[in-house]
Amino acid sequence: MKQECSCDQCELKELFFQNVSSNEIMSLCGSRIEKNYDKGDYIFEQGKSIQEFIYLKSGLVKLFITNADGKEQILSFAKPFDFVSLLSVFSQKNYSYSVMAIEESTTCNLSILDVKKLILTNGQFAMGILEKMSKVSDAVIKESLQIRKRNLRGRIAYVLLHFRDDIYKNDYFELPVSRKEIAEYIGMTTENVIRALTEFRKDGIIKIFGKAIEIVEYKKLVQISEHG
Amino acid sequence: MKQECSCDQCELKELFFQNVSSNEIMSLCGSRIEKNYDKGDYIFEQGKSIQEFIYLKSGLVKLFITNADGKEQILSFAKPFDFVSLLSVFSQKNYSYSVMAIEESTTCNLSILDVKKLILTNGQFAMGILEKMSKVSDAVIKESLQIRKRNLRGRIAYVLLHFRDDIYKNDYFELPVSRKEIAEYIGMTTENVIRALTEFRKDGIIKIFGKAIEIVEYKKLVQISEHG
DNA sequence: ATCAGTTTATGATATATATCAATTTGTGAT
DNA sequence: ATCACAAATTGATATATATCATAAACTGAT
Repeated sequence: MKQECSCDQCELKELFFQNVSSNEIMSLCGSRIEKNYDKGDYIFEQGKSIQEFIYLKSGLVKLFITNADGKEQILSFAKPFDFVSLLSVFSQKNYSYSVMAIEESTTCNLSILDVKKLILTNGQFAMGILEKMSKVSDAVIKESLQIRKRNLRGRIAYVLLHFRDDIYKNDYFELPVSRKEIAEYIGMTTENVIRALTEFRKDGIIKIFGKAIEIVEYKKLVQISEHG
Repeated sequence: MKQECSCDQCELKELFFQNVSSNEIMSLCGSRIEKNYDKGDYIFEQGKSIQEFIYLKSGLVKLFITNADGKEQILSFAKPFDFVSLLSVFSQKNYSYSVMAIEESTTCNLSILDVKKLILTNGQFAMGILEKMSKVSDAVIKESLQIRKRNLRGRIAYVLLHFRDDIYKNDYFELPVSRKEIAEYIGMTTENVIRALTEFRKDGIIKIFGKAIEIVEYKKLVQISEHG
């Protein structure tokens, strides 16, 4: 009797394994591990050896680099379907950045060797990974340029819209990050992040309840994001 | 008698085609086109359809995005072995950035369809492309973070060292870009780029002869790059 | 050789952002 | 409930960078 593999039901299967046969999935399934993380847990840490191919099933994470002086620079926030460990997984022995859960998260981890084996033997799978990787790195690079061209207010507006449009799809949401982390993401100081948020609040563009944000004047926020 | 294919002698063959058989090379060779570009020529333009897989055989190019307001943001400078058209080639129909020669350059262009066919049938080749792509996008992302964490002087020092260490490997070199382009690369104004260069000159760290730069105090430049 | 346009350069000033200091609010551990 | 510590907030001030104006030097086309 054939062993049942839970990957058959994985909602990511269509995307990730669209071109992998049942047999191949069965073989991957053996080494597959699912892991749960609380807010604040490291999923992996900069400098550690890359052993697994990891993708995010649920939750929200931040990718960041820790500089020599201990300061953190946030590269990007990633949600499910954004393959967390994709960047540099095929070119480096060790992680060049860290990934931390900023909401309760679940990952599915495969042995990197198994994934490489599959790439070598299954062209469709290789092409799927290439496409995904191309998309992910493209997005990270574009995001960085988008942020760079804006001033403080524009950057804050951009970040709020990013959470509203891409992540929570709702005018009301809980910020999954501290003001300090927003600062690390947009490359400005914590104080100025707070000041910009306060300005938006005073102008009636948003409401603030601690970590919770309500976007009141969506169009104004878009305008600030686009024209400062 | 077997037709001779010039790819056999291509200096990039080892890197790029290390895992491609003679027969496969022969097949690619048919559609392969070599193109020459003068300084200032577009190699491809943002928005245009992606039809070719392009890599740089010789010369130097800049990758940049043109914003809605006509301003340019330079993503990166690429030299041979950095595959120019790698980013987004597998995930998008149209180029999301432009590439222009900033020195006389030669590219080798393959049909994107042929490359995709090869990925599907040759696992080793697919893996090679994945590794290369991983490296390239990693480098672009890291570069962007490196620049972001520095102030004006640090950014200029970083750029000068980039040209000196990675591109020309010589204390004396001709800047392949205008002051304005440096500004577009580091995200500051042209005037401030000029001012920083003038400061370095006055401090005896570099000599300036128009476009030519001589690095006199290499160690000081490294220090400025690292600690502002 | 000349002209027009761009690049480089410099100074004065305005503006944006960082830094420093002090206070309040929120949070987790005991 | 309390304590210790991190996060959020606000104000005053310093600093860095942008903007505006002007001019010299360079470049390409005629």
